[in-house]
Amino acid sequence: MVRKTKEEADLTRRQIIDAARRVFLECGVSHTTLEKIAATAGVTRGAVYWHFRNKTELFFAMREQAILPFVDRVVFKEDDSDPLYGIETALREIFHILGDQPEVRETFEIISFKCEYVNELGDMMQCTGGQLDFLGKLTEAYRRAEARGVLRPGIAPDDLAHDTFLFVGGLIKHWLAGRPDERFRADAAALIRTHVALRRAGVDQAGPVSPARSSHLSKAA
Amino acid sequence: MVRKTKEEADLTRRQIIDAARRVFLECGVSHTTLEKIAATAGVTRGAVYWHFRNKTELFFAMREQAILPFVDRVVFKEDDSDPLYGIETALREIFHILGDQPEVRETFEIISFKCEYVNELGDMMQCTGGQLDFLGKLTEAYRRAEARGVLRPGIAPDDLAHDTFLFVGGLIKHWLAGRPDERFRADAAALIRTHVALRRAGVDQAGPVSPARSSHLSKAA
DNA sequence: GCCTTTACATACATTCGTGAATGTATAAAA
DNA sequence: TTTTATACATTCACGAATGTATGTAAAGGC
Repeated sequence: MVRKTKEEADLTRRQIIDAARRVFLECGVSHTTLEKIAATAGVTRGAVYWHFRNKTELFFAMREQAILPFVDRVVFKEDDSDPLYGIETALREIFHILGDQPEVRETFEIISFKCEYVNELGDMMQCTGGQLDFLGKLTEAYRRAEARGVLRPGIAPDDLAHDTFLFVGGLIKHWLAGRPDERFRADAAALIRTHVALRRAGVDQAGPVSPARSSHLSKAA
Repeated sequence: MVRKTKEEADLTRRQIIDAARRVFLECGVSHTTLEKIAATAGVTRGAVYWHFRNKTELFFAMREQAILPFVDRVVFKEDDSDPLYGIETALREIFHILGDQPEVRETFEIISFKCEYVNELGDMMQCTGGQLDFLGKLTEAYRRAEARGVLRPGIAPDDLAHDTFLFVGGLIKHWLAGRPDERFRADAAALIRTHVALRRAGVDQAGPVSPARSSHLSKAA
């Protein structure tokens, strides 16, 4: 068929990735055939093989696209007087991204539920570099919170970071799944607030989480 | 071939399930063929089709076996003077089971990482009945803890239960994956202790979690 | 002792998916 | 302007997996 310009070829490539995402989501990665992807994208398998060596490479290309928004948008402010609020903000941003960008959400759904981690993908079972990075950022943020004295005493920042890391992973998963009882989807922000409030010194309320936060020493029944 | 007795037939059935678990774990459910399972079990595909209608039914049979130990062994004592300790005990029991029984561990690994949730399995993405049950039990336990006054005030038991539910789910997943930095595997008990300690009233230590637990009102730097 | 059912094995038909080979028309380089 | 590399489409050869149909020998009831 007609030879395309570079721009058109690049568009075709993106369309193939988009099609792959849709078919992966519907059929699961294993049961997805390149023929289905090609048909969905409005091309033939030949085109797919032109742009990607095989299904795995296509999968990684799709994954790559979805990870980018997070490195940009999920940040822990280092100069904040209340690092705990910074943590809360960062966590909420994760779900803003998932809510705003359907492609990202769908890709995460695929990664979480529509993919089997064997052979080349076996390594992905373990935490990826990005996840370990996130864990490290959390740990640093909790250390800053401890130094600021806003942290509940007696528990190591490192342990808190791990606890939060597990919390976030679980929340993403259940947020994506969309149930049970919809709480995880509907009340993600509230669950995050509760989670962070548990770490605050002198807390007696899940209370306000705005920068104007509760005093450290209030203590009530 | 020779007709077997009922006992021998039942043994064959179990061997097929065992074989399925091994092959599922290695190849992923989708890429597992009934031929591989049959060969691993030392029978032919005919035998597999005799005992199970198809791969899905075999998968559910395997899954069923692995869930049983939890309903037996993960219990929240209702008459405990410290329901928080009961919660901690229950959570730890989960990982005892996973550590003790390789078949259970392997099955959970399959469910978590080697399976795509599409079509008939699509419903499994959501929380299963057992999981919702677990969430309910957690909520009740936290309510009892609140009534006993051992719970940190200001946070709803329901929210605590959800937070713990996410924590456990995440910990299971990372415990199974075996990394990052092995902390999740090696220090599961410590992470559970920390998690529960965060909920304790008047806490200043992650401190002792034995039945001789810290007093409610101690407060130190 | 016969008959039926059980517990498999074997064989077959069909479909599906892959990768590669080949064709082809044009954009871009020379 | 000619050439060449690009961006695909089309076709083919092959294996692999599935479900079913059929074979068979012994268990177990009568």
